[in-house]
Amino acid sequence: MRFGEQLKLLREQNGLLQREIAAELKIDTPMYSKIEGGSRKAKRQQVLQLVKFFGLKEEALMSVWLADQIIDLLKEEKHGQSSLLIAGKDLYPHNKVWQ
Amino acid sequence: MRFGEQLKLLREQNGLLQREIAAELKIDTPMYSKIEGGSRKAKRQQVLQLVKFFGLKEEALMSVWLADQIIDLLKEEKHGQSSLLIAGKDLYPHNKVWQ
DNA sequence: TTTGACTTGTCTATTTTTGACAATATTATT
DNA sequence: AATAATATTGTCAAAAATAGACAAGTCAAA
Repeated sequence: MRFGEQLKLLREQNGLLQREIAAELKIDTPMYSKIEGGSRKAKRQQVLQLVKFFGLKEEALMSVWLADQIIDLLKEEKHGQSSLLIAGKDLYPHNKVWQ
Repeated sequence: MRFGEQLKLLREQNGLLQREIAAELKIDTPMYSKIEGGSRKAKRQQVLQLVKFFGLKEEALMSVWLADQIIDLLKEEKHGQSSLLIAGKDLYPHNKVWQ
C-alpha cells in the first residue's frame, strides 16, 4: 500500500472530499489530487498535519510515507534489495532480520 | 560502512591521491574530499564512473551508495525500521525477510 | 446538459543541490 | 622548524529539482 492509496482510503472512510483535506493542508485541490495519485510527494510537515487531522498514531502514516520514498529511490535499481539490507544493518544492528 | 568510507578505502588500497580521482570525475579536489567525508553526495553517474575506474562489479559500490541514501532518509526518523520492512515487502515480496 | 468532484498539463517561484574558489588545517619531507 | 604536498572547511553563484497555482480537461450523477 503506497502513501497516496492509504490517504485516499482514509479520506473515503471518513466521508471527506479532496477539497476539504486540501484546505486543511492549505494547498489547492489539484495539488492534493496529485498527492493521492502519487505523482507528487507530500511534505513531511503535511504528513504530520494529516496524522492530526485523522487522529492517527504518527507511525500509521509516517512509516508508509517513508516507505514510499524508499520505493521511489529503489524501484528502478538493480541492487535495491542488498541496499535495504545494508541500510537496515547499519541503522538497526540489533535486529537480526538484515543478517 | 558508509559510501565515503568505502571510497576512501578503495582509494588508499589503490595508492591514489584525491586529486587523481577528482580529475577522473571532473570535479575539484575539495568537492571530492566532501564526498569521501560524507558531507556531499556523489551523483549516480559518478558512482558508475568510480565502478569503472576501480574495475569493480557495479553492486559493490552501487548498493552501498543506495544504502547511504536510505540511511540519510531514515537516520532522524522514529519509524524508519517499519518503513524499511514496508518498502522491502512492496519491492521484493518473494523474500520472506520482510514478513 | 448542467453541476460537482476529481485529474492533467503547464508555468513560475521557491528550495535544494552542485561545483568552484579561497582559505585553512593536517601531514610528510627536508 | 620550515617548506611542500595533501586534504578539509566555508561560502557563494549557477543549475537542477520540487512545490504550488492556475487553466483546462474528464467523468459521473442529477
